[in-house]
Amino acid sequence: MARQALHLFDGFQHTILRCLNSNTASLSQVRQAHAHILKTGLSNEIRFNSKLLSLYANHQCFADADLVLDSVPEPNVFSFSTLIYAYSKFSHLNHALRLFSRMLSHGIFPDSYVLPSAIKACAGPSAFRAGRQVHGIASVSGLASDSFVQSALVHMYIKCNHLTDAHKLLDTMPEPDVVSWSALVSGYARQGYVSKAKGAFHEMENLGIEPNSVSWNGIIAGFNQSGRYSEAIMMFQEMHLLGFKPDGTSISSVLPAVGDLENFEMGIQIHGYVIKLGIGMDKCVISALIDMYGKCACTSELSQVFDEMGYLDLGACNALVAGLSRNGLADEALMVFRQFKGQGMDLNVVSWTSMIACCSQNGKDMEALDLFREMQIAGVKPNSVTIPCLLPACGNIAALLHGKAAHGFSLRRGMSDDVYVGSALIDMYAKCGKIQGSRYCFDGMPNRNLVCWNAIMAGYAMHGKAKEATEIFDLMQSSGQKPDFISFTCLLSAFSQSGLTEEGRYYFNSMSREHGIEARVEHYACMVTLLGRAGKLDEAYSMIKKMPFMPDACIWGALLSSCRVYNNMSLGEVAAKKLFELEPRNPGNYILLSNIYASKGKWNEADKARDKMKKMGLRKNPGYSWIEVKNKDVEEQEKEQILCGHSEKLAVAFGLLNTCPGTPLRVIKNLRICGDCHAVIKFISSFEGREIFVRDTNRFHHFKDGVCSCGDHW
DNA sequence: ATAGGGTTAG
Repeated sequence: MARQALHLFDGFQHTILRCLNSNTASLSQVRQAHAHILKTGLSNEIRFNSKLLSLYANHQCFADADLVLDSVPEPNVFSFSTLIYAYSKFSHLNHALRLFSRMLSHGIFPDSYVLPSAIKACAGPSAFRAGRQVHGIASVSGLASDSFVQSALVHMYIKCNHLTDAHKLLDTMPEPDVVSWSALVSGYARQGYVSKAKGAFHEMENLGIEPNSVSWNGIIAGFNQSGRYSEAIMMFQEMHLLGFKPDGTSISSVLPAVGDLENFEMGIQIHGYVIKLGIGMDKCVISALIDMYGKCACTSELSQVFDEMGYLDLGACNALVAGLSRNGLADEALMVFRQFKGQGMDLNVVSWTSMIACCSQNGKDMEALDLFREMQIAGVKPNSVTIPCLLPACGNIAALLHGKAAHGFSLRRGMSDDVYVGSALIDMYAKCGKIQGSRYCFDGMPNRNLVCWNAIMAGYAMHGKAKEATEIFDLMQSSGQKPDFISFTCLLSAFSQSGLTEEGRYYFNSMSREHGIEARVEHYACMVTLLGRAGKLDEAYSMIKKMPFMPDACIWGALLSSCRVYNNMSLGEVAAKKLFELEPRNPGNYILLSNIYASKGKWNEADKARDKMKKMGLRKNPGYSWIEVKNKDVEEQEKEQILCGHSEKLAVAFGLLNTCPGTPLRVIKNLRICGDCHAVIKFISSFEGREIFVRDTNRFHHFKDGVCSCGDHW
């Protein structure tokens, strides 16, 4: 009996040792082994403890690992190094550093094994001071010339964006290696210093070091980073020509460039190559393929790649959602997202963010707000990409409270200095009618890029504040930021809102003369609106005729709207004729023309235009506006019939009457303000000196004392 | 036991 027990015990011990020596031990096996070691008194032996440490660390059970370390009577550098390595491997950088300093305070000297791990823990801009300190410790310990330590230091300087220091260090290295040089190449490349990356690449070659695939991939990534997609593809081809076999990384580095250039032919070729190379199961390659097909608008290939995958990978799922969303398939994207969630997938911040972006870009604003809440309930923390994806949804439906909540969130989480967050906040406040809020955000930004400047100008344009928009434009240039074509679109539309014809003309001409920016169709559309609103309809028309390209529906639409404001029948007919060809299914065009006729008392022609619309099946019961009908020489009863079907927007307008009279501001989402609404709201604003803001898609009407800022006469 | 590269959200 005793012999049997002993035999069993021996067997058990054997298992324990085997478990300790394998790296695949499950967590419960490790815990059993741990219990056994404690029971048998082996826990004082450093080799068992170290093994336990590394097993717990590899399972990321750091609390257990810490306990083991605490129980070691005389920990050596090996005990610490195991845990420090694991902490930096799993990105618990602060813990790794804390442990390193604890080791030093135990009087344990670092060796060339623990230093690289400690240095790796400093590989991030925020830990650069600590990195310098560890570098100092390495020098004091006489280990600064160790090749592993030097490689780690090079890597640390690169990750801290101190590329020059890294380069200097590499130049002094007695045994430079391909790994460190490749790291420098891709370090330069990721920062967009493509020529420096190429320089380092050649320097490496001159040192007699053969570049490997990592070096090549670094260069490709660099071109992508700086938006130089064709060059990225050229490097890929050159690599191929020189006999380097591209690996999964090369493929996933080059595919985004192929997608951004929408080069479908090349995408197909690379897909074939992937299959030939036998790397079609690499999850990054699959994600990159899905993304590429999505960018090339090949939705069937996209789903095919996903379906053939045979297993669920989060990156691929996210790429699928993004691909569907990019191609306007918002409902499908939502469906697969819900499916993934139902299947218990561990959706990450990218998954949620891309779904929110999909909703806010496809008119599902309420859904976007719901998803934001849902993601937080699911325990996923929104980041500085999530906020700029969410904010447009708040702006679209003028959900100021939600927008403010997101603003507060970004302040608390320290992401308000991000240029994307800032630009999105500026846009959100402007769309919610709070242009002062936009300006407040703008003024508080520590760094601004072109998008920020354009966002605040677009805000002022939306609010018809041309003076402020011009001030920003001047400020922008004196701060050294060059305007682009969007800056001019914002500026010109601000002038057209304010009727500043001369200023508009001046800036339109200065665009190509002083800034080297050729006028695009949207600039001409702004000019046509500008001239049209000012009543200079013939000039607007001659501008259209002088345009260096075919005028599109926006141009003719701008002219027709102006013709309606001034009831210019002959030009209105010209514009309408073009529009009926360009966009036959836009009911607004028929109504505008019909109203021009009605204003001239030509009720026959007016009815004809409306019949044409009805025949297209566009509106069942289009009524006339009260502005026209009130002057028609018919019985009151018939007037009522003519007006029938034109009540929806009026109801909204009259709804304003039911709001509390003290309320100074109302914002109605995306209401196309027709003449009747305009007249009614103007009338309401004359009571009690009320101020009313209404957003008409992308411009505001500011009503006060019976006058509207837009100057239209209704 | 120590060192490098890729995909997906603005």
